[in-house]
Amino acid sequence: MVANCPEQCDSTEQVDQCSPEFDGLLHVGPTEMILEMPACSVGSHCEPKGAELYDISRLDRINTGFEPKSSSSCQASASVCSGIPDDHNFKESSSSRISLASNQPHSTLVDPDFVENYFKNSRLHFIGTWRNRYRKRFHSSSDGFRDKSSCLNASAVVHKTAIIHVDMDCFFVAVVIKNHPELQDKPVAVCHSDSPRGTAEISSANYPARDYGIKAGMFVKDAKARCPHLVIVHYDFGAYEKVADQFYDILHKHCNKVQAVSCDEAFLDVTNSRVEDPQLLASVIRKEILDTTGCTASAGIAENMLMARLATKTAKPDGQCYISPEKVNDYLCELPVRVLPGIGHVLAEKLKKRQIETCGRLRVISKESLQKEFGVKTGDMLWNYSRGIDNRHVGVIKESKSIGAEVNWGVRFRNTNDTQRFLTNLCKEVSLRLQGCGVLGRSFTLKIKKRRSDAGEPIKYMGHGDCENLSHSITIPMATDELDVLQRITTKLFGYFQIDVEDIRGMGLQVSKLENTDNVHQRNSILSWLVSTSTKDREQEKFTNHTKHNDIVGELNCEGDRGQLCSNHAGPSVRSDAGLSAGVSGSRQGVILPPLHDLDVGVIVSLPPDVIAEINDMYGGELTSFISKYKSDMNMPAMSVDSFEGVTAEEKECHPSYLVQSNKFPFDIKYGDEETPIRPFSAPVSENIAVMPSSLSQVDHSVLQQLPQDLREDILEFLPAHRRLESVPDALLNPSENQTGSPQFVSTNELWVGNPPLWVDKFKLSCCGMLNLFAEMYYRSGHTCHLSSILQRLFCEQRVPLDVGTNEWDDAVSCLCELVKQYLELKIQTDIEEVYVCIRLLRRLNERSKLFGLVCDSILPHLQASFGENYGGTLNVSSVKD
DNA sequence: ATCCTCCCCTAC
DNA sequence: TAAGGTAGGGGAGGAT
Ligand SMILES: Nc1ccn([C@H]2C[C@H](O)[C@@H](COP(=O)(O)OP(=O)(O)OP(=O)(O)O)O2)c(=O)n1
Ligand SMILES: [Mg+2]
Ligand SMILES: [Mg+2]
Repeated sequence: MVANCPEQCDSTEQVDQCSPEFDGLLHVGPTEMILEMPACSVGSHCEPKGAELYDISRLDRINTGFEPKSSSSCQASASVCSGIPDDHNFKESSSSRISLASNQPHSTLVDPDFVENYFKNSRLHFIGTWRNRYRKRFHSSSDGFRDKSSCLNASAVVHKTAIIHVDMDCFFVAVVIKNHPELQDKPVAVCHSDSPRGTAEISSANYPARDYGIKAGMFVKDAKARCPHLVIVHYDFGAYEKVADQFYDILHKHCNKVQAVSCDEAFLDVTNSRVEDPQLLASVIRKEILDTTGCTASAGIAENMLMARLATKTAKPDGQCYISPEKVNDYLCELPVRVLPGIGHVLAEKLKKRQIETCGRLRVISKESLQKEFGVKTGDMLWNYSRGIDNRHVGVIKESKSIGAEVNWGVRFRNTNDTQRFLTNLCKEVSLRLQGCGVLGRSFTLKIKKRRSDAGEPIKYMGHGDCENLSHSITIPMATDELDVLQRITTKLFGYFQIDVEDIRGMGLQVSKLENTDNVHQRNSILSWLVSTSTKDREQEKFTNHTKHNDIVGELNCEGDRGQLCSNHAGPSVRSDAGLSAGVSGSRQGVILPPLHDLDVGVIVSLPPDVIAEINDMYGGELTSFISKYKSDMNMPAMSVDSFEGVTAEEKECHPSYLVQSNKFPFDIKYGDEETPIRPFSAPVSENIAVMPSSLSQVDHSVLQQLPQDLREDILEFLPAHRRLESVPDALLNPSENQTGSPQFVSTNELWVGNPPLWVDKFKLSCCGMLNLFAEMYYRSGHTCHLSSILQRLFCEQRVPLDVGTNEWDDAVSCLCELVKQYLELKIQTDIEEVYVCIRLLRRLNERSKLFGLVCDSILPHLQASFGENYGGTLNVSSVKD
């Protein structure tokens, strides 16, 4: 039927066997299938050509861990290499890096670079991260299918869908032994250990080994028990990567609809292929894979992805199989349900309990019944799959929704130093992966495997054994990929766990709510919030009119609004309804420094030398002399914001300071009543939220006096640098004195009166203080900014977690801390001193919030009193079996 | 209904 | 001795 492939494969002969006869179900075995292969082609021309071939780490920082040297490391233990002649070039990359000195040489207790070394040697890490490397390597070519090239003969006939599924045979073994013909017929497996008592896992076993019942995932001791002469070979991740690349190069060459499944497996939609016969195409592809890689692949051909995948199983090893539509029913009838993709041991077990072990039996159950029992989608899947129905389409890999790293092996800790070091390394890994993928994340989940109280040392060496799975998560307002932010977050999250570190058997950090790095500055920077009045008004409308806020995100910020942000005449910091037109000038690139004479020398000189130096640089070195001049004059510049000098009446009337002064400041906001208090951050978004005291100077002194000594000292430390607060220290230092020389605006805001528990005050101080500082900062920055609109953004976009179960204090601080970070990124030098003060205060407060886990004991009762036993809602406990 | 969050399950 | 990761699908249950 098929004589020749059109192109380079004229040696292909497998033809006849491939015709869809024989009841439409064809299994072409190796002997029939394989063409005469020059003996040398298996062994000779696919040698690793050099180290650079292994350097997959350059593709992407994701692959930390598969660098050339380690990737093919054949470790020192001679016995492990038993199957391989010593003089063979295979061991050129051998290196012995393992110290056998210690008690537990492969635990977090001993190795400071444990995470890195672990990932270098983890097969699951390799296959788990492969997809991202593929994404990167074939990004341009797989970015949507190009139909034109695939439809060369589409004008003629509308073909029936034809799917090919290709999968390499015993991939990890095949790649390693491809140059060792003497091993081809022996039972061979890839494993870290060759010990007959070892608990290392078999990664892949070749087909001779499978005859002994050896399977991937099995302990090597069990494999050896079944087959004592089983040959164990080492991993060679660099070689796997290289063969996978060759594999996909070939697939892409023959088909433009390729869906990668894994490093050794893909679906092809060959409906519109130039090659009319999918079976011929499959054989051509398989031959080319063998010629190029020296490894065999099997293929399944069918009308849909499900049947193609099942056909591959039948085809293996080194064969191909076509399942015609007529044969689908017969094929499935006796097929164990467990074989269907998507049915794992849990689902299979549930079905078995209902006497359902084959697809034929499954078909008897009604769809409704299946959906009721297993859920709508799963029920649908079971019903369809048992009939060979699969409506999925071959498609490109979608952009990733989450990125994470975890280690559940070799994890043993003695103290929090150990855990901190480990978490830092985990953060490093995750940060690099985020950067490698060009994304930032907003949601972070820390997972911990905790040894069950009744579980002893695991059977598996350095394994996790029987564990509870615990997790906490948090969402921050500003997406990040930065190591230090990640560390703060993980430290905080870790604090939520109440756990004896010695019980920890594994930890992982997962990041979701990913945003593209390229788009983030446009979308999320503070700059983007300082949009022109007209845009802002439009958005305000949206916020009030829409109940679904998320829709708005994408529409924010026309490019035209950017770069027209800054105003030298500030509008009010706090007023949600002000329709002030902002004079606008300046842009992110061209930040205009305030004139030297606008700087408050009193503030400047109170800054640390390095910051002064920095500002001095900004002014081309003129600042120093300016300061000297002022010092000699002994006349401080009088330009105070609060004096409202040189400010238009309109602006003045909007300024919070003025509003307070003239008793127009709406202090009467209430956060619920006494019986049902509403926390500030969970209060409904309204103007009131923005109506806070306009600066820390409004804080009621009696409240300040209540604060713990160390917190007061912190505040004191910052006060001198802030003009508005210059008069406060006296009151703080002399709490008994009445408030002469008190700040300009002493609040009667009820938020600050009364005598609530101390932690509440700290919380309020941090929230209100930060908001106030922000209001002030914006005012001084010369930007028009409606604080309420910022807050609305934060709340409406749900960038601040409002759920009970997260610590509001932490949330407020981390939220605002991120804001300040963004603010700093803008490098608005106008207000560097305020920013500096904010940063330091935030940092201190944030450090406190990190302590949450430690002070948990004192706070928890309050939280529980407020929120009931549900507090800790983010603490999720579930179980995992060994 | 449709969303979101916190899990478990699955595949390689 | 030994490297039990990774990411998407989807169910349960609550909020809207
Ligand atoms: N539990 C597992 C499953 C797979 N793998 C690795 C080794 C395999 O070689 C590779 C590909 O997985 P396959 O399921 O395709 O298995 P093989 O290619 O080894 O065998 P087969 O011929 O059945 O495809 O992934 C692994 O390390 N551990
Ligand atoms: Mg395979
Ligand atoms: Mg596979």
